[in-house]
Amino acid sequence: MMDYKALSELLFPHITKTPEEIESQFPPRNLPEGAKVTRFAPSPTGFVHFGSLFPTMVGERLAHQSSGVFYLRIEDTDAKREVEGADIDIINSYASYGIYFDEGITVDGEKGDYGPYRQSKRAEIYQTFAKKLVEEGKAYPCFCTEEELSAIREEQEALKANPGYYGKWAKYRDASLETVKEKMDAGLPFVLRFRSEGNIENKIKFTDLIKGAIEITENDIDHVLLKSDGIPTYHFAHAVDDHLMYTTHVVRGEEWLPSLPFHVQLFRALGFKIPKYLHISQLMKMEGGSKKKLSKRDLGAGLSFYVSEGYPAKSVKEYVMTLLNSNYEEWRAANPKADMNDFAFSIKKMSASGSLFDFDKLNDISKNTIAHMDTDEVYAEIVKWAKEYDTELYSLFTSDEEYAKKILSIGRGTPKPRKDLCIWKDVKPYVGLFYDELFKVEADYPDNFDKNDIKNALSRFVETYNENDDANEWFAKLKVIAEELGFAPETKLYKKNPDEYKGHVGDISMFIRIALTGKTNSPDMYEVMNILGKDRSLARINNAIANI
RNA sequence: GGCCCGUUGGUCAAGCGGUUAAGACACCGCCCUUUCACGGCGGUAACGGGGGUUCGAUUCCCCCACGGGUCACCA
Repeated sequence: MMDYKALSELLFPHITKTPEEIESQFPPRNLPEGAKVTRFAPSPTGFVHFGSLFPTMVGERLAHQSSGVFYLRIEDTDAKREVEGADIDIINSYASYGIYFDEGITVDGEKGDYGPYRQSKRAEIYQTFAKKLVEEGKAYPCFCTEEELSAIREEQEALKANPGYYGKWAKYRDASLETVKEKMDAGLPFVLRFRSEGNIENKIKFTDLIKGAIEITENDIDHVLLKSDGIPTYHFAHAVDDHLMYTTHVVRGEEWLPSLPFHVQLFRALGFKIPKYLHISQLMKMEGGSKKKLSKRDLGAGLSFYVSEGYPAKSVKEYVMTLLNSNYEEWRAANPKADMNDFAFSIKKMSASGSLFDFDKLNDISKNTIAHMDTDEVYAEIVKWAKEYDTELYSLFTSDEEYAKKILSIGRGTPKPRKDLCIWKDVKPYVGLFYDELFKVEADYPDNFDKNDIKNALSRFVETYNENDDANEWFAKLKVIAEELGFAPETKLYKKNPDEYKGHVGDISMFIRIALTGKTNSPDMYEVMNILGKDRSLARINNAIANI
């Protein structure tokens, strides 16, 4: 019989605390009944993935909707992959999306009573629990080198055996105390492995809050708990941290589902209560006719893409919500102005299957989102975006705020607001006609009209223009001009007898529109002229006359 | 390959034993209209296949196919 106590002392002589002492440092959270504790636990590898918005938003909603706690834990257990400053980047990225953490890592340290929240600072805690596992015979050191491990794998492949470090392949599973001592004296590095009692003939039953009842084969692999540097793998850190931090609901991607049997095993071995799990399906994209995981190199994979394109954070969150809860869209249609957080988020309405990223849908949602913002909000958002991504637009908008807001007010606040803007990159082409610096004639006059008619129409318009006219009077004058030049004053008249007219009042409008805006499409011209003012409007038209 | 998850129109999806199988996006057509952006009306388009259970399966069970995930001292 192995002396596990001796082994644990041999392995962890520096660990003097007991798990109980650690536990006593972190008393249960004092939260109302039903409050959920969730976390976002990224590894700081330097790239905030769009897909991470899904579990994050779910965790945030679950916690804050139940008066619970949503915290940020940094899983920096892999020094090799760590990117400097990635944690700050994560915090800032989410902050720009209006997602804040109640506790955990912050830009200048951390807050909360359940830290440290950086796994690299928790080595002693993990090792304390690891020592206990060793003491109980549930974990053991393994001195296998990389070469030995790949030799095992090759042999397994040749024998068509399941790959992995388990059962008879687990070389150090039953190594004697003497052997361990010998290796350690020789200064050989070791990892700490879990001694799995699982059998792949058995299934464990489990309920995932999204997937429902699932049955998975037991784990029989002796997974690594502590790496040779004494830092835990994800699995071990997950068990220890989520236990000590009282996480009630673990929200993570479904790629973790296969390791669930191991996690269940680990929690049981440690005597921890198993949290509730939500494994959310992965976001996919269509490529070559089949679904693919949205990978790092894909357009739109990084959160920063949406920021630089000028998608309002609101739009992106709105889109994610429609994918996350199937009744969200319906709710939004009924409550176009309501705050997203007023929606009753429900786990039951989450889909078990993965969805495909759809730019068309995002764009549509973004148009609606922007259309329902008020002028001040749109202005503020544009300025914020332009400051970083379009300095020309920024200076134009900030040098005359009132003027910019007038432009943005066109059609805003009405029951059927215009939907010209989808992303902030659309702003410049849309507002260009209002700024002489940006104005350019992009459209040609239709060539089925006599140039003199066009000139005359423009001249007559300038002659008869009165800035005090209301919208009706303004348009009535166009009709008069139309008739004078032999154009139909009503489109319908023209359609009835196209041979009797050179064109119709709409054509006259188009001449003016092109002269005034340089484009064949624009918001309502009467409003455009009011914003531009009489002098600039007429100057443009006179200029156009001269150039025809 | 083993294990696991998933499968309703092009996409997101409602449905939870009996429905003319919702709705949204996209697409097409018509209407409204001085252009555009809206808005209104309409249209094309779906339960992967095979077995069961049942009076009756999109819905429950099994098998298969397909799609995805996972099998590291990465998370």
